[in-house]
Amino acid sequence: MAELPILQFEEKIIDTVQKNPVTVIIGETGSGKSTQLSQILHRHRYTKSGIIGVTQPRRVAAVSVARRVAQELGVRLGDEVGYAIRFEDRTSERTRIKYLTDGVLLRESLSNPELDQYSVIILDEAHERSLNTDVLLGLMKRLVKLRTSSLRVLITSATLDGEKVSKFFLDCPVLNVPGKLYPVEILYSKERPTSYLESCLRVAIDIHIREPEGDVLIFMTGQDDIEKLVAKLEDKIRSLEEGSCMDAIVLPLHGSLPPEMQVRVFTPPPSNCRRFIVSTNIAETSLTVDGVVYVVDCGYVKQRQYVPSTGMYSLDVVQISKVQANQRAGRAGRTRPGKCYRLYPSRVYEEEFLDVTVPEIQRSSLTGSILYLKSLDLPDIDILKFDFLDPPSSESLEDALKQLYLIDAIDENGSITSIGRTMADLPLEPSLSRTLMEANEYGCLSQALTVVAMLSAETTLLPGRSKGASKGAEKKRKHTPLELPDGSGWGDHIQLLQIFEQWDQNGYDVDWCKDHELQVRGMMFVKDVRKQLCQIMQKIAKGSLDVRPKERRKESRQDYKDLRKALCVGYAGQVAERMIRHNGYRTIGFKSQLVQVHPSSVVRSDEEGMLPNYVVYHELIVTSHPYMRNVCAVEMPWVTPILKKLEKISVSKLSGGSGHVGEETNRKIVDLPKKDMNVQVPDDHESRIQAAKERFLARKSKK
DNA sequence: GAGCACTGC
Repeated sequence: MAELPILQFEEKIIDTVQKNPVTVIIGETGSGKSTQLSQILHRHRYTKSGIIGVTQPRRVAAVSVARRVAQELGVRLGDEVGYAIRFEDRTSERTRIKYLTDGVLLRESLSNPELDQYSVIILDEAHERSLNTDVLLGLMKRLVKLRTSSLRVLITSATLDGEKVSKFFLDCPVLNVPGKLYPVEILYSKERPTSYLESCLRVAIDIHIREPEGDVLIFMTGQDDIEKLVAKLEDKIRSLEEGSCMDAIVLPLHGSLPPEMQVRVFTPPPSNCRRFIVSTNIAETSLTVDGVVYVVDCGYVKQRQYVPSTGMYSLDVVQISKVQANQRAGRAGRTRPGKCYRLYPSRVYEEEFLDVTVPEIQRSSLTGSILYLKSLDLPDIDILKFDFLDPPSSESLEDALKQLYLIDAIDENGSITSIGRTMADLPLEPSLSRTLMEANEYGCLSQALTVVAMLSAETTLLPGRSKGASKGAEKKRKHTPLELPDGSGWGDHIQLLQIFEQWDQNGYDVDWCKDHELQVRGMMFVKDVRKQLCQIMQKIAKGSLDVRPKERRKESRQDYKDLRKALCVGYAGQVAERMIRHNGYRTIGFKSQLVQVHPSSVVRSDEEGMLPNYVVYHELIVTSHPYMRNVCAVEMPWVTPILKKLEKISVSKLSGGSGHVGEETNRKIVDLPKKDMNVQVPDDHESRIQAAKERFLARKSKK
């Protein structure tokens, strides 16, 4: 094995770690930090007093790095070296080096807040700034204070971010470890292209004609553009041939491609053939393609962001950060010197690009993270003042508090309730945890378990929703897919339930999935999630909760009333009311929004063409319009208590904190120029109630 | 009649 750069720094690293509770390691790609840091510390007896835990943002990384380290140490995976990811714990009593996803470490700290089995915790790839890593960074800062001499924390990061992380940890030392990348020549465009699709095409063809062999990796923003560019490239290359240049294959690469299409990038091309891989940012970190010598970087990425003031998500094309641009360029220098063509001027890179990607914590709903932190019961920490590396906005924090209050996870003073504690034990969004608990009360837990498990895999499940397989496969398909259940008109959650139930009745048959154009892997995942949730519910129960895994309904005609009622409780912050005269909706909550049911929904309109008066929705996503995705019909009497609760809510009380540090907290919150939230109960609510009654009576008399 | 980048418990 060739000497990894990091090994030359072994003494320096050990010396620094011995003297400092926290150390930041700047390790470029190929430095060997992921596999070597743990082994270096192991050699210096840091595994005598506890386990070395290394977190990774992705499951595959945790598994593959653990496998490598076990191999290098000549031990069996699961013995001295192991890993833990969701559904899979390959560790034993003997395990001293443990690779795990940051999500798993967070779960562990729920039952053991001091994490005292660990002597060292290494947060790897911290520069990616995943939501979980950011929460962990805050927890580590507190933990090193509590366990002054018994815990060592190492954080690996990127060049542009190191100083900031160091400052966060009270100016802890920063060590630079060079990488083993070959030089990559950066070539900038003179100006920004008017059409980056055309520009990509031109550059790619240029490389093909002028440059020696080596694959080309092109970064685009999304599936649509990728498909267009792939088609154009293929056309152009076909028109070029005549032996003027070598053969070429063009491969698309993005998340909604079926796995068998994704792995095509791992088969090396035939000789004298150049590959063009047109990819989303999946090839930036998640997948490493060998053989790439040229990178074309459009400078953009598609990013999902949450707007707390409206509760809506939007998916926007935004400029990448310098860290991302460098990461992309680095993909060209893995096997030999490469070139990176940036389709923007150097001035744009220098002046417009942010140093680091906006961390996820500033782009997501914080409901889950805040509930998690509240459930830790940290006596010395007030959640609203929790020390984040990049604190989220107070607006976002307040939004999370309101949402949690509406689903009974915290009380009006902001303290966690017993319901909230139970919810935090479930690896789900709070709305779904709450649904499960309520469903248990109504005796429809089994159905609810299925629905929430299906929702957690939903994007990789249904045909049409992920159009990956549809377009090309459409023509080739021999028989039309069998019909899926339609939710009986009640909406998408019910459809998801019915789909799983049918699969269950067909003995979890793989061919059944294929016949219905459902992704087998996705359905298997659902089964796993459901099983895991079942087990957790059983554990939580201890007699107090009623877990009945397989209750069967006697009546053949079902209105799923209990289940829909449970969903209404869980989605209390995500209710919408239909307009009187048309099928548009208005969200009920802090800030009313005009929205529509997503066209992919199976929720049905009545004989007069009207959709249900009230629905709950899983999320609001802004594309061409604001849409509610995954809706379920609910009934007015279930909504009324939510409206009452909304009227009572007071944000300054909710922010009051846990009581331990109440006064100080209150002062801080009151200082901020904000008023109690602006609750908008629809002004025509009363008349709507009347109208609904009339419609109900009218329908009854028809029958 | 619209369209979802990527992760994770």
